[in-house]
Amino acid sequence: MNDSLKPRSLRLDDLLKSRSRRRVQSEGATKDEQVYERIFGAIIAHRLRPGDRLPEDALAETFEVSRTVIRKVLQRLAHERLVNIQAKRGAMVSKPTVDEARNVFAARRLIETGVMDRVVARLTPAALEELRELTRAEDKALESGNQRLALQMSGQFHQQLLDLAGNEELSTFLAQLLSRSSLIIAVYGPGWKGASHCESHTVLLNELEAGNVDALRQTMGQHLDELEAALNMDAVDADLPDFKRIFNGILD
Amino acid sequence: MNDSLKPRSLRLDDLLKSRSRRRVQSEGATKDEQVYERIFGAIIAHRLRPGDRLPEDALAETFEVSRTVIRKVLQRLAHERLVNIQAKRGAMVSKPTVDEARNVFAARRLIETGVMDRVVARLTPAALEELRELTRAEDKALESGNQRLALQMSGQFHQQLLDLAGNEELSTFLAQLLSRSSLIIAVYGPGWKGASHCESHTVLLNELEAGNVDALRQTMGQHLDELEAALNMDAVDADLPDFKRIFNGILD
DNA sequence: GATGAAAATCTTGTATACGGGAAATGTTTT
DNA sequence: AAAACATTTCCCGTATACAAGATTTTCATC
Repeated sequence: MNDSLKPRSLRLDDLLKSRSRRRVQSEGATKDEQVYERIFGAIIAHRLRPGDRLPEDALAETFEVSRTVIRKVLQRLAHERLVNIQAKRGAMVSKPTVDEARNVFAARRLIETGVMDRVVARLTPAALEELRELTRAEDKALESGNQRLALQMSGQFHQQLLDLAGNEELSTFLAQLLSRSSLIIAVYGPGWKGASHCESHTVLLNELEAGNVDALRQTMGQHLDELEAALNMDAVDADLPDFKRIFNGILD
Repeated sequence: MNDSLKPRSLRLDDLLKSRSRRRVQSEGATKDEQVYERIFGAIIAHRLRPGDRLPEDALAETFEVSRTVIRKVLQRLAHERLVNIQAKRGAMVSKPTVDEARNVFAARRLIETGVMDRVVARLTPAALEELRELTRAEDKALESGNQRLALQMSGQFHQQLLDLAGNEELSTFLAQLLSRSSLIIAVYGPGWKGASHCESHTVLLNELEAGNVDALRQTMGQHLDELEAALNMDAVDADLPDFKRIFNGILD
């Protein structure tokens, strides 16, 4: 395939679509695909927040399909860990625990630093330009105060960077980790500023162009560390107040 | 033999169960779980071979459940990439391509070598003994000519080794890669001898006990290279003859 | 005998009905 | 008034019916 030669359309629609287009199976324009896209998009964009319940009936009515379709979509989202299904109790948007969050970032560090040699080896000028375009878009989104969009562009950046490694399996896995990262940020990054990323991304691109694998690994690892550190995972995690800590004071 | 003396029950049932027990969601004893276990097991054990069709009606009749249940199971297997679903055309056991196979092994190398530091750091004597027990079981299976069982024990070995890293997300991903490895061997390893593994596994365990991370990474990478090299992926891959290569000769 | 079109058959996609478990509400009892 | 129990309601799990697409078979034609 010679995608590397043709300058791909870089409009916003395409950028966002291409991410959600990562499919598991049939590409047919079936109903469940459309419903999946809508719900997936709502979760990623934090319009559905972790803990929100997802009753089959209500969703079926909303999208004017039967529960059959909704169930299929929810099961898929559950497999991708964006939704949590409890038997006989229904589905809700997943609420990552602190451990889960740390594991996700650890996995990202391992993978995103580990494939840098392949990325450098397979990099094309066109791909580099595409990545630069993405950082520009992210930068613009940040300047205009559109945090949500900036976050999506950031995810897209990491995704396309890893796609360069040419390993479909790893790309799919990272896609899952990225969407879960979005959930994690929804929970642990309330007043989150994506300020430092864009610079990091630019640094990454410069090192990528220079072809310095070791520096890339170093920078990427640091970048992910910063991302994780910017979250406040000490915050209360559970639905209920943390009674243990509250009543471990003088009065008890 | 007297199993009662062993620290943990290490009977075959437990060893095999624990692998397939890796679940995505609810642990309830629902129907689809049972059906899933049966079909999953049949695929892993190569009783269902890549390319075999999986019609919903026939399966529903076999397991005495409705198509609803079968569909749910097939969708889950499809998400795990063990089954391929084509719209309006039904499901079949996945038939990994050569590229897919190489990607799976590349991903395994990255992960299984990458977490060795964590594994060494978190290793316990009990876990080490469990791993030794697994290699013994694998060895015994090989000696008695039970290739199929040996393969499962080998997978179990890799799984438990990685589980020591304590990263649930990576463990789940590896579980998927391991079951897909089984499919790959079904396609590209017809006269496959698992001879060299057990020794490799023993070497790994010795290095693990010594706590030498670098040596472990080296050995594990080599081990996976050997596994991949033992496959004959030059063999004809597609159902149809490779017309491109055939007609790229002088005559065309 | 081979080719192509039309019909029949098979299989999946979707909707809907019914049964059952869990939570919520209301009632009774202490 | 509070707690325990009964009932109601809501929602999910499963089965089944019908519609639609894909494949195979059949048949006419060259």
